Amino acid sequence: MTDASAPAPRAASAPVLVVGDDRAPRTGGAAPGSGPRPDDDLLEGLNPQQREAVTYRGPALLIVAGAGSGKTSVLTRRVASLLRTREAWPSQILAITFTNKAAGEMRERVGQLIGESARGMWISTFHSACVRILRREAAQFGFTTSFTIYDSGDSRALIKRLVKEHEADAYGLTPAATQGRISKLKNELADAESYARSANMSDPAERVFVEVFSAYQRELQRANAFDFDDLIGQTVFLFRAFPHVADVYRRRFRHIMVDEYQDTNHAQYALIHELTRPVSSGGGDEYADSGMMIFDAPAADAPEPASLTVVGDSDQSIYAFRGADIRNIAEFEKDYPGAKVVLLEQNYRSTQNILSAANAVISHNFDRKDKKLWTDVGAGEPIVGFTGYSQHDEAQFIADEIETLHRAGVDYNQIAVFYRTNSQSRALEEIFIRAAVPYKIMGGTKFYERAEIKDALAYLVAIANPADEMALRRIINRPRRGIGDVTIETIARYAQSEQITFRDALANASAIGVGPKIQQAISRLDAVLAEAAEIMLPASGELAPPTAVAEGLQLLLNKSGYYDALRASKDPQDEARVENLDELVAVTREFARNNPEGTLLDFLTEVALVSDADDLEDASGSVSLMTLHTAKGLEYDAVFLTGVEEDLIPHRISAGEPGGPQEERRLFYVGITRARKRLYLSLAMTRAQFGEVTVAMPSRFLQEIPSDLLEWRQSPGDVNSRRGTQSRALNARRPGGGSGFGTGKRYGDDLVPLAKRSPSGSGGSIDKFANRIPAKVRDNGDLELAQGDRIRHDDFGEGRVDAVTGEGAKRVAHVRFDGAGMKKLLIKIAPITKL
DNA sequence: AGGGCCCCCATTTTT
DNA sequence: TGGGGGCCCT
Repeated sequence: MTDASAPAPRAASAPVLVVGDDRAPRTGGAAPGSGPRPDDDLLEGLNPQQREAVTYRGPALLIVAGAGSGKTSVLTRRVASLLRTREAWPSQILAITFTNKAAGEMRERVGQLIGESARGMWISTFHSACVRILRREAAQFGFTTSFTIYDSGDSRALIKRLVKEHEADAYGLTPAATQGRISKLKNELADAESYARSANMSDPAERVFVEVFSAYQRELQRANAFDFDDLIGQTVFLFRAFPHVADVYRRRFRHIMVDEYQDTNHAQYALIHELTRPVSSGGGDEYADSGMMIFDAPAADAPEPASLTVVGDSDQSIYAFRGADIRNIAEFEKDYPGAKVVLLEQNYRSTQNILSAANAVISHNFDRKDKKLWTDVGAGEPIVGFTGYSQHDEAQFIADEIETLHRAGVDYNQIAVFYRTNSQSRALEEIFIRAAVPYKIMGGTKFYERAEIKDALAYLVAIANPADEMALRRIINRPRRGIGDVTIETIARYAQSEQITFRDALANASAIGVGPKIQQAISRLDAVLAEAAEIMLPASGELAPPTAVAEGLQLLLNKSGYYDALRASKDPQDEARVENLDELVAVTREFARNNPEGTLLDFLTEVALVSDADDLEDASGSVSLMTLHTAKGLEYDAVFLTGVEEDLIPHRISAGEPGGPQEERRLFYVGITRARKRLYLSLAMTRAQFGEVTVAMPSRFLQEIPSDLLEWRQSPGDVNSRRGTQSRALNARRPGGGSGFGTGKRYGDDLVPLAKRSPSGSGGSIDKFANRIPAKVRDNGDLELAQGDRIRHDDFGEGRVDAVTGEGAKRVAHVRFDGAGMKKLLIKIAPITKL
């Protein structure tokens, strides 16, 4: 591959956009009649639409990429093609994704296609790209290059303090609500001032909110910090306020690509818009001559605006609740007149049955461009439906089915279970543990949100950005040094009166006006911070060695007494905290290996911007459990979509929100389209929530699936009829796969989907599966079982042990039950007795 | 300053 | 049902 690639253009050579006029679209296929293109091999195996998406050249291109239509492949080949044909230098390409994981994948795949010549591209998230820009330009507007980034926890802590100071809670402003409103406004590029102009300022609650908002912004600036929303918003502000700065980037980025465009919010949209505007200043601008010209991009005079490629699927827009604006993609052609649109509808992931179900469901959303996924791999298995009596019954069915699949040769890590809300995972876990189904919950781990990790990072921030008072306040009494709120305020007042920073105040402990014991504690902290700073940011001006961050962190944790305090504690959790901190130290080492030039600031940036959700596919050998939102972008051979009930999906809260039910339908659609070969839709008739059992109704989405695609192992009708209720109404008719639904009609008996009753139902009597799972996991101690033993199980009745595998607490009995078939049971906790 | 108790509340989440 | 936050008591 690499050999075939064109040599990277030499930096000295003239910066030419090689293949003809880049405004003249060269459409379609494989360059008819003009001999082999240098990117021919990149088009191999692509369908005509995909080829077009790779080869089209013009100012604006929208690739409407249905689920599983090979979007990533197209995008990476498009980038590779631009480089291979020498239409662009790597440095002229900016590719934006939403997650670091997606960015990493893309970088890797482009690298595979064209090798080293891919270096120098910006492939990053919106936030990382903005950080890079802001670091270079921060000095333009009152920040320094060593600014830090507040995550949502940091910003909530700050807002909480401000809400308290302004007594805003008296007006019903909770920290969470305030944070939400501020974030929303920032996503709309509003600031406190502009909001105040449009708000009803005679309302005291509004006035207080505006006060808190502007105080928050002041504090951020004072701390030399940006929150997540600011990273985008302030970059837009920068571009608008300083056109000559924006021009630098407009000249540099000739080709901009944005993935998951349907998820962009207004600020992100505006950012892209700024970057694709014509260069405003004429030739040789003073900015470039002032020694600030950091790019190797050639300074051609007034080049064309950058060409923009966006990829997305409005049917997969599921993040409106956090500001994503579907109009950005829906109105792309209006925003960029003359834009080319390419539709990718051929699906390379799922069977036709699954796609037909997905198409049918999503077609109930009005106001959408029609798009139908299709495949040539054939119908495949029917979709399987199951209705449990309870969530545990539902979970048991899933566990059984997973075992059946596994025995049939499906890897556990090719199986996923989705749910709408996190709380639904509990019942699944309980059953999976008992059934010895190996599983992993995805997206739940929040390593960087643990208190001890945040503390450790606050120590680092305190050194990297001494202006960040929040970080100092966080660590000043951790471990306990006897410095309480009163002392902190005393220090703050002293700092203010002396016109110095909080950090510098710590160096004058004796002058602050606190007792000798506290003075000593402050001085000791000051000394530790100074010592660590000398390691990580040597005052002598020399470069810190790559290991400096790791060393500095260890020094901080040791000499601050943080480690000691945890080790001395008798709280058993503190042991785990030490381990977590060790893990963090390991992360810094890893960082040093990967980034020999990496500074403390680089490390902190990476940590702030890179979540641990990025190692999503670490589930080797386990079934993956996750929310539907987390599932986006992933695919599995077998998918279980659980809790398909009214009030869950669509979620009850969505009913009141404009566009809510439609977004829920898209969420359901996303879930369906994750499945390659097998799809299971399951629900329960009763569900225990908030401590009480409620009766659940089948989701309206179920009946949007044509009945011939769905084979019920146990339909809602079966379950109800055994209870002797509703059976008539249920069996009376089957609503057609139908049209004209989607009004906010309430469900009722007439919406309960019907079922083809399959005789092979796994259920026996109601009592067998009634909600019998005890809250506590039992413990059989070291119950010994051997092949041939007869046992009795609370749910499954009697059976014979076929085999015992595993060791210790993880011993698993493979039992053939007389009534319930083969099961795997974790001997330690299964509700079994030896007979 | 810290521990314990009580009350309230309860989608989805990346950066 | 369960977790987190706030308040009160020691």
